[in-house]
Amino acid sequence: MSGNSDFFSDVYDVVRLIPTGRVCSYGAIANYLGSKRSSRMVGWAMNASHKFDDIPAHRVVNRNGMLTGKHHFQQPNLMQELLEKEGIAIREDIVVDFNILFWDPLVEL
DNA sequence: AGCATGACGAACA
DNA sequence: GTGTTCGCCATGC
Repeated sequence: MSGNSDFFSDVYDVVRLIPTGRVCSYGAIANYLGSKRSSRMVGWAMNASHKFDDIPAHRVVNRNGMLTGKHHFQQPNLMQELLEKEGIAIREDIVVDFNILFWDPLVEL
């Protein structure tokens, strides 16, 4: 990997475009990039996003709105705090009104 | 080369 | 509506 693979860069690019107070899913990003079946690779890309400080990874959850990646943050509760700070309510590690706050790059972009 | 794992998702029972 | 299984694709052992 010479610096960044195009796939990773594309993932970060999309994540950066997620508006404040909105959330997106791994599958939606993968679908937007043309690889609907590569949602796991999106998660893998996010795992490497810790090296960058401009990736709002907390706005990416799974298709159920669950904060599956919370344990990968500096602090397990950081993800929830960041979301609540943006006005997003979290209950039992799940985004309340996920269907309303969901931001689909296929539609919005 | 084969097997296990993972920040997922869809299909199936 | 809940629990289980399979498919994807890259990484690590």
